[in-house]
Amino acid sequence: MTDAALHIHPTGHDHAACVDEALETAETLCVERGARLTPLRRRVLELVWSSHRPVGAYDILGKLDDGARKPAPPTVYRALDFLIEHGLVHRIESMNAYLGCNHPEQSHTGQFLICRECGNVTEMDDEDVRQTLRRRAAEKGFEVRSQTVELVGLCANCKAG
Amino acid sequence: MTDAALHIHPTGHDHAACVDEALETAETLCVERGARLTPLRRRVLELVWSSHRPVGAYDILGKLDDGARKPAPPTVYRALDFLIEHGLVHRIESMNAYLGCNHPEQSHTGQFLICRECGNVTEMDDEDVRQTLRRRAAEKGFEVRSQTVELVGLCANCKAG
DNA sequence: GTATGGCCTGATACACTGTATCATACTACA
DNA sequence: TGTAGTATGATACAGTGTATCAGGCCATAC
Ligand SMILES: [Zn+2]
Ligand SMILES: [Zn+2]
Ligand SMILES: [Zn+2]
Ligand SMILES: [Zn+2]
Repeated sequence: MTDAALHIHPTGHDHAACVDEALETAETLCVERGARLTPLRRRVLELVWSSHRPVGAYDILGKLDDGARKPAPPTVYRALDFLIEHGLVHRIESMNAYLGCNHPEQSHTGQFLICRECGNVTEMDDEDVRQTLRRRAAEKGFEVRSQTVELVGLCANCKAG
Repeated sequence: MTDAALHIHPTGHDHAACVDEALETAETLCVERGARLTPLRRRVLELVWSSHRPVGAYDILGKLDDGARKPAPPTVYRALDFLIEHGLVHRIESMNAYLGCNHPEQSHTGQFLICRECGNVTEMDDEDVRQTLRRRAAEKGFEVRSQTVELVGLCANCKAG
């Protein structure tokens, strides 16, 4: 966490707490599931959580370079695959970027609110939306298995400011 | 249109009619708007419409190679940009691919039903869905400007078959 | 008719994103 | 310990998209 990253956060909140909580939840979850949150995966998760803006795989890759080791792309993508599989991270399709999930307990498909002003993305986990999509698609004979919903616009902060 | 392409179409319909209608609508629309549907752009639109499956930019690029001229990537991307700008083509974010729009008259953001079995994609233009998304996001203080909705599942054909 | 300016296309080079493959290291368990 | 399964390192490459400059086409103005 750099100071530079701090000021872009939605409400000037204590983002270190976000990160801590995310990492702890991840630990717990992985233990429960017998999944291995290795140091690398943990580090990647931490880097994804470095802000509330989606992070590119190659950004992560760059930050993994701690002088001695310079990981290669597959290293990051494999870690991301793991994290996504366990619901700890979401991929934002329209941005080719990755975002930490803040309620990974129950597997889910969220809806993402992408602010075009500040770049912050918040996840909306709305059952009404899910149902509506499923129902309307079903009326066309289509059985939905997974949903990608990404909305671009203005967040509350940026509307106010 | 090859025979090979025919059998993947949703209902064994006359796809040539789809293409003809799409091209004619595009012509009309561009005339109305004073936009120039050049031979290249028309050809790219035709190629996008070669099936009801999204087409990659480089697939189009390959098919533009008519022996003599071998266009470069920017040629295709510029044509696609034009077509997207005029609502004639949609980009499917989760597939990095492009799909012809079958009702480009009113500019819109559709919802896309992607069959994971046959690969066909149909566009659902549901105002209820749009409203629900806008409303639910607004309840979180978020003002929606554009929507990306891509649902993966099974189409009516593939469920039956 | 020529000139000017805007738009469209050609062409080269490059940036960004993601994967295939094989080798090595580590872990868990028998 | 031995062994199978998993995780990471490393190299190379595939797929997707863009920056930039040059040339060509067309319309309007002079
Ligand atoms: Zn935070
Ligand atoms: Zn914002
Ligand atoms: Zn058709
Ligand atoms: Zn299908």
